[in-house]
Amino acid sequence: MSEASALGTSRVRDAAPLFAALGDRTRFRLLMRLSSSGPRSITSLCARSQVSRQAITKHLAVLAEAGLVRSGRRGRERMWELEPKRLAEAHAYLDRISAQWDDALGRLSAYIDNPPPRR
Amino acid sequence: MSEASALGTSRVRDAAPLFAALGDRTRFRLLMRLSSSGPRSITSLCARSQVSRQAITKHLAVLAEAGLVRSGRRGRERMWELEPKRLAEAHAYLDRISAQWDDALGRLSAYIDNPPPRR
DNA sequence: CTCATGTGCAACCTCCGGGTTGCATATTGG
DNA sequence: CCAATATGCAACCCGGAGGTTGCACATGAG
Repeated sequence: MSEASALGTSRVRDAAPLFAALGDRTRFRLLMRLSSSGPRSITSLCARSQVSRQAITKHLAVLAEAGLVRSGRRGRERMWELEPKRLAEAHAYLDRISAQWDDALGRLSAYIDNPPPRR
Repeated sequence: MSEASALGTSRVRDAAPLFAALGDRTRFRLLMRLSSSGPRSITSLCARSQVSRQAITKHLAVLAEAGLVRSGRRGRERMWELEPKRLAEAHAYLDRISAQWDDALGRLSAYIDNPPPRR
């Protein structure tokens, strides 16, 4: 059974915060940098960033809260890395919506462009 | 060529607003209701909702702005329906990140749990 | 040991997102 | 035609998100 089908309706509560974490420009760029360059420290991530280090720190905290990244200490540095599982869950949420919609369309078939007569 | 690979790096700008639209509890529930029941009118969507009709209207506007839904007039009603293409794009963004991460890990292999000696 | 580097913490500011209320406007059933 | 239904629009409120600055604290290089 895929992870997608393992997402119960009750877990929909978790979806919004997850996507909200993805829904910020700065955070999304952080994820992109992290995913393309592998684990990095905060200062390393700040390198060419427009915002301050504290801002980056806060965003990383948000991403961590959403389960999208995790961190570990290495000496005086803190290394951050992606958490692919959570991404997969986001994936599953989208799949669920798509599937439901396809199902609904199967029952109703094009509506706006081809309105059925009102009863 | 899949839609995923058609997403250029420049389009990353569009990703954040898209996920931001998904990242609100009320909006996400709206999408769920829409996707599972097919096209509906605003008042229909307000039925068992906790928030006011205007709130719903605003949320639908946000979703429309993000390209996730579209609407059409039918008499005095306005019917709203899902826009699966945009969902697929969100999908693609997530895929891109996952793929990049896998690639990066392929180069570096587990870091935090198995730190390489510092140079 | 000592200093430079890498983070953590906290206070503070501003702006906008999510909600509400009130009123105006269009359509349609009869 | 007329009232009830379905939306649209605008003003207003409030709390929290995103950002900054300033300072404290830990740790590794030399």
